[in-house]
Amino acid sequence: MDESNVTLRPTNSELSILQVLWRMGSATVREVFDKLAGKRETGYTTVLKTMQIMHEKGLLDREESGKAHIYRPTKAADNSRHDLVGELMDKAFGGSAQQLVMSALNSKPATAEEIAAIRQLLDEMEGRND
Amino acid sequence: MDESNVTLRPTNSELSILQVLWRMGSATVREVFDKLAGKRETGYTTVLKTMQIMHEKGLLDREESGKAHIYRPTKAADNSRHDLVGELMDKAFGGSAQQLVMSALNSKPATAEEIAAIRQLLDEMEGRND
DNA sequence: GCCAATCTACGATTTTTTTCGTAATCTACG
DNA sequence: CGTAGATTACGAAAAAAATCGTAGATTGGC
Repeated sequence: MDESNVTLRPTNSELSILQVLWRMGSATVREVFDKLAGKRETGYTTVLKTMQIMHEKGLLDREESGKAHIYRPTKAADNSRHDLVGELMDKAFGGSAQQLVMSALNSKPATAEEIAAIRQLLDEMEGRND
Repeated sequence: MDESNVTLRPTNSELSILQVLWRMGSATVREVFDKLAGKRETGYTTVLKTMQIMHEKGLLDREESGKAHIYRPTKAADNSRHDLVGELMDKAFGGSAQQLVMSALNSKPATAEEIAAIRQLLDEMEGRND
């Protein structure tokens, strides 16, 4: 089911790898593995294999210069996140941005600065009025 | 891995079933199947089996009164959604509620009313100041 | 140039999720 | 009652995701 997967949603372990790469920009398998070591508990070749698959899928670019290949996300973090949020919105919130946002804010209260930033975004949205 | 799964995250097909039950409150397999028929393309016994598993997992309660069992979600929609948002926040947004919220609002612009509701929530959060 | 250390490639296995066929059970109605 | 129609139970298979072992390649230092 779901043959035409445009977005090609990252699986969970792919997501944990992406998260590292989003932070670092680019990295070798070894580097990702080290960063991940604290969070997950998985073998080196597992991370390697997963990153190879992600490369095949088009989730990661890689540079085969030196001994160790250097990987980097194909899509900007923002784009992937955008897709993921959209998916969750559909799957769990019946497509309601409001519900999702309110649940998010309840899930982890934002700081005063964050609230200010969100307010500003809301202002802009109303300004655009689309 | 991940033996002690407190929350027992619903899988994707479980989520599609939950979504129906959240809307209807409670329903038989047949009813869920019918509602789902439009969205997904899956056999009756598949839905049945999945709902049985969800019951075993403790995601659904069931009432075995009449011929057809009546299922209902164990946890309120809000709670499940709360968990899912929290999970996405961790997995994809490095734990930042702000980032998630902003991405959500970009993903699908809210209406004026929705924006107002969100503003009000922000006000309350600042009022509480926690 | 050679070797130890490190890396990639590859295949295979395990685990999880999704799917469905078949048989047994139940119920309402005639 | 008896049975057609619908439901549940159960097992198993297919598909997807995650894991890892082993073999072969590469490289930097000696």
